[in-house]
Amino acid sequence: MDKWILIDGNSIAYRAFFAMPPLTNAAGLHTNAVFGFTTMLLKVLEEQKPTHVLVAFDAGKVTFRTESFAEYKGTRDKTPSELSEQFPLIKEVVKGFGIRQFELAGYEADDIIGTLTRLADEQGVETVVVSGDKDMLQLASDKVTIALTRKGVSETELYDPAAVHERYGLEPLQIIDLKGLMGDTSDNIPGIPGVGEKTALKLLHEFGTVEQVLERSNELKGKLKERVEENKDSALMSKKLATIFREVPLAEETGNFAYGGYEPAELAEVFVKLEFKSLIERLNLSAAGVVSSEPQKELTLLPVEIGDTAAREALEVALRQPGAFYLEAIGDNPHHAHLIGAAYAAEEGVYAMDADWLQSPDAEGFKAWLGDSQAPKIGCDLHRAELALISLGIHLQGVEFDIVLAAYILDPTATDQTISGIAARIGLPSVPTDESVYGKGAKFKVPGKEALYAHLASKADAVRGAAPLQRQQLEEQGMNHLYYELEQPLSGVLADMERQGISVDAESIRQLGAELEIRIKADMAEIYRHAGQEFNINSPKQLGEILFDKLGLPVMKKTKTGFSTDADVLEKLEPYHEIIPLILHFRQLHKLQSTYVEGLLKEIRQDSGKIHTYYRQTIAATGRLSSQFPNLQNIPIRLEEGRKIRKAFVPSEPGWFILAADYSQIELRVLAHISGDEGLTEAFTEDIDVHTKTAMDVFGVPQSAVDSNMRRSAKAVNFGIVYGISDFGLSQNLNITRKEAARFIDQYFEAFKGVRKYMDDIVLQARQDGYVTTLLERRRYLPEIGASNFNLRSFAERTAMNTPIQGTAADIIKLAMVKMQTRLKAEGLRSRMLLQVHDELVFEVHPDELETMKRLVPEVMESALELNVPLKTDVSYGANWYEAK
DNA sequence: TCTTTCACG
DNA sequence: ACGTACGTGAAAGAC
Repeated sequence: MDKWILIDGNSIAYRAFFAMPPLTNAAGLHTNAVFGFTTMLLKVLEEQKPTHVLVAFDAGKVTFRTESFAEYKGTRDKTPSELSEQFPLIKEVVKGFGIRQFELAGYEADDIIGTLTRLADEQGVETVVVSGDKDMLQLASDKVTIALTRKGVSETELYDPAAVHERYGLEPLQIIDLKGLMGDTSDNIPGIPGVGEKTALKLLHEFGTVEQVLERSNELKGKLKERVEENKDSALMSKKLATIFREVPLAEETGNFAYGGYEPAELAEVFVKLEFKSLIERLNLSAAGVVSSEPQKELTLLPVEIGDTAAREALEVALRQPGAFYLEAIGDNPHHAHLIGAAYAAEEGVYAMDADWLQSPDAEGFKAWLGDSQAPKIGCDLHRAELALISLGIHLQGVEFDIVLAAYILDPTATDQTISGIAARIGLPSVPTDESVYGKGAKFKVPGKEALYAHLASKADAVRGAAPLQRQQLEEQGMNHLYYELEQPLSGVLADMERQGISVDAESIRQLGAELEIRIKADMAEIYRHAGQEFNINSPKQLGEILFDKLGLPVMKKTKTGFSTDADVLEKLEPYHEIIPLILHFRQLHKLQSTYVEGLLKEIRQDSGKIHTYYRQTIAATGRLSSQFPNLQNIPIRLEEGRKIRKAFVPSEPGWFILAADYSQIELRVLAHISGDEGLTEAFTEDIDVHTKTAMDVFGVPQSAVDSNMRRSAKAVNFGIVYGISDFGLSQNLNITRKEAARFIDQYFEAFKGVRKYMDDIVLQARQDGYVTTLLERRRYLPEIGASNFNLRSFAERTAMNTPIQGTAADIIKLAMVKMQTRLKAEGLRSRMLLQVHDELVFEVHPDELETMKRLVPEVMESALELNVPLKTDVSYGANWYEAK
């Protein structure tokens, strides 16, 4: 069975160019579009396994379309030179893959593809068209599927005729009519002015084609009728321009684009020139023998075996010299990770040890070194290593530099924070990925000693190579303080908290579970009664069928796969059917049961009755922490039912207290500081309730006139401001129209002019620098800030507004944590810091220290960083986390 | 493995 | 005209 892939080369190149962050090779050649194009190609080849592949390109400016309409594509900006210089490279890549490419003077890529799909239809060949251009949907048929790229280029969405119908309610050929009516600004196709997608779809659903719309325009009313009648010619011409020409005189025989796979050596040559190291790695092209253009220094591997005294002594000497170590701990949860080996990269070579050695008496010297606070250490993910070493009775100390933490500070959004990813970014010799050495999922397997040594050595060597380069980058980017004074020390503080863990009373959770069990069963019975049948309420698919097919409730929102049944939708459906509140209630209880009762019980350690979470310091793009195994940053609080879970979080020693302190309005205080807005600053210096103050200024009323509804709206506006406001988002949140939301926002910015200026300035700054920063110089890159795609750009703009706020708040509490731990130790207190929940710290407190801690905790938190407005905390304590409210 | 839903700040 | 609030992690079902 043949399978054809037809790729719209120009469209994909454009998409790739705008979707990918800038990228150049050493010669200064831009390569981002080439890279995006290549990853798309690889993915399609892998997924579709085609027998024939062809990439079509536009040829020249003049086509039969410009002959009939000179302005066609007339408004399009000139292709940026950064992109046009990449076309020859893309063609080289295509050639390197051994894929046929084709262009024909006077025709565009779409026409070539359209003609080939006609052949595919005639001959009954399965075909996939890859493009970023919605116009292509007109080609969809039984045999022909259109793969449209979405966000980026390597992800695509497949459209067969049913999917086109699903999305637009149109047959594929009517896509042409759609364009005829609405036009296309990017191609300068006029359409009918004032008619956009909404109106065009409405017209087509009623009349079917452009011709019918024009013929029966007397059935239309008002402005729309006028516009249609005035622009009949324009509509017809637009339809003609949007019609893909499917009779291009192709001399092509289909055999000419048969695809037989690529020659590794040829592809490797192109990739080397482009410096696509990750792709060379991924395709294992180094084996093709072409890649060793720069002679790679062989690693000197120095295995340390049990009983080999000379090797052990050499290692112990090396440990006192500069070097870098790597510790391999297998498993996601570092508290239960399994040590399988270690390596130390020194001047003379890389020492490598396996698990047996680590557990033998030979390792005593190495272990002592790990615990020696006077022995400086350079390593990789030492926070994780520190936890993994607990089982060996080792308390890791003397951490000086961690390449994963540094990589996160240098670029928190980099997707690959593994050693091989870091090595690739920084330009070191490539390091095999863990997946390539260990396999993944069920196939995971630790290889034999030799392969393991080689892998660990390669990693330790990369750590040794990366550290000085990263230190230099941190220095250059003014991030020394952030790294050495904040993140690095915090890593140890987090490990302390995690090692300590928090005591959880299993019995009280079980009891809550038993109560929930009864109520869940009762809800289920009621729901089945209303539905008239039993079904899986947890299945969005089955629930959707019951609600919307069987009970005929109105569909509010759809997801990619069917009906949406989220809480937002259900709340709107409440008036329609008695089953709805039951489902909401069931969902709430079931969530508590599965995630919190059962989930937490699984995490309580039998021996100690404690839960030890794992804070991840290198995940969140804004600088926040995240928490896993289990997540203790999302324990219920908003609803009383769930809040009860907190009663199970108790002190680990009798008579002690749980004390919690949270920052009050830290994000809005940060905003007041960085924007310098007068009104907002005043709210905090005068200690007025900030939402009330916002309501007063937005609605222009005195404090006495602010009712709870006004305050609620003002609160939502404040949230919106912090998130990077959009009228749509606010309207969703408050369940009001977009217009009303827009008015609120206008009034807000009128009242808080300093905030408006900050929002405008930060977006400009992001556009100029390509990144935004927090008060402590934490940086987040926003490559999409200049995207031409509205969605991508808007998202980047909101992120530019939000990240300095959320990130600075994260900086502040992290500072407080480091200082807090120092103070607890310096003052010889027995109380311990246990948890962090973004703006809250939780402690267990010795009764004798209660008064001290009630004073010390807020003092440290409020003075963590001096702003132009005061920082404020609320402190409370009790016998458990619930009581500390 | 991906998608949907929902818990938190 | 575009189709959205910012940042996370876990459970369950669908594929």
